[in-house]
Amino acid sequence: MDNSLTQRQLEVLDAIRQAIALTGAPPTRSELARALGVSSANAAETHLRALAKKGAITLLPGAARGIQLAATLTESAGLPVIGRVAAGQPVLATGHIEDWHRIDPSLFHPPPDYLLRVHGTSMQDVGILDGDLLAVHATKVARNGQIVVARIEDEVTVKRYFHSAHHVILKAENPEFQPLTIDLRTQNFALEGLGV
Amino acid sequence: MDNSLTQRQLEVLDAIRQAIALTGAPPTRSELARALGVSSANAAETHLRALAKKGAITLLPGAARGIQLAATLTESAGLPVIGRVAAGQPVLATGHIEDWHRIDPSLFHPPPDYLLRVHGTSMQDVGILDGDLLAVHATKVARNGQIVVARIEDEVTVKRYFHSAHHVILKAENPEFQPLTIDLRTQNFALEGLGV
DNA sequence: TTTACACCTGTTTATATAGACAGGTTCCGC
DNA sequence: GCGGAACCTGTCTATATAAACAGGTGTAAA
Repeated sequence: MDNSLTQRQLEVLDAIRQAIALTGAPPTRSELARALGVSSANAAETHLRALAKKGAITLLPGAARGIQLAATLTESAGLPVIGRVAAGQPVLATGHIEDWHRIDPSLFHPPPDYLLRVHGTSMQDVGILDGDLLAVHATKVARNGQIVVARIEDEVTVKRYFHSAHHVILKAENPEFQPLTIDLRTQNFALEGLGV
Repeated sequence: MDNSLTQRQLEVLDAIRQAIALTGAPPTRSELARALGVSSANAAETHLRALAKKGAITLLPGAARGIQLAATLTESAGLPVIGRVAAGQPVLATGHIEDWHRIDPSLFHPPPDYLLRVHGTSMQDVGILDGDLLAVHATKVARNGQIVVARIEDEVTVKRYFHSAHHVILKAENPEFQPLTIDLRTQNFALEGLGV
């Protein structure tokens, strides 16, 4: 299928984006027509069908304002901000969600799954200060030297990660903090994610 | 006014956010009721009125899906990405907009107005590489040492800014580039914005 | 007890809106 | 000149939806 859009169709797409940015919701046919400077809502309807046919948008039949921008343009839905994590609970339990931030995941690699509010100054030498938000990619594996979100017993911390056969060493990025050594045979340790 | 929300009202807010993240549009009363697990759309309506009264949302009367989250929760509308700027045209001319990215403006200070795609390696020593996006706060004033987006004659560049009585010096952050000296009396110079 | 409030189930009505049809203009390639 | 594509003006109708009304339950404070 030929996905190239005409000049006018690009203007239509832009008008839809502007409407979403302005009101928080996609426009109706008449709103869109007004934004485009035409007097008939049907002109907008025709444009929408053309755009849907080319895959630039998706139309939800029978729903008011049922216009969705194609995935590549809109996927930056938003990430939850996690505050303090209570002991013994999974990080992503809904109760911990403090807020939502719209971040473009493509700015990071690998893509983050949530934002963790960091408490304490143990990582300040790599620019992670008390109260900062750290973008975290949820994973159970990490390589030596990476910055990880780890759970020791019931506590969640952010540190630089090193492992050997039966031990894990977590180093802070602040000379005031001692490296932490965990014996995997006696202590409960789990990786929650990777700082990105 | 007392703006504290009840537990149930927080759930309602969250359901609205989820609906927006999922479909791109705020929910209707019935959709919201279904999401909340209640059978009457009027229950949703009552919640919306209560939330609107407390300032958490704004209701647009007579508009389908006319629910807007309060400014503090939603203002991250999105910023245009500016590509190459053609000679003699303002930076924000619509023709230059390559894309849109949803960035939370509160991550930067001062708040950025647009994202500029940087070409060339002249600022690589401060982490601005070829093809990177630079968040720009549109302004006409800058202090010595700040990173600015400047226009010399008809060309737009990113450099570190120093000025004296009649001259402006633009320094690159790469030893391979020479500082640029502009005589304000003979050359056309304008500040476009500040890198943030 | 009374009052207020948060929360719910229903029903009804006016209107906002999607979606379809008929027809017109301009431009471009054949 | 012909056909088609992109674009527009109108009008009509079924339905999705906002918005209001009547009434119920439980809880907490006065």
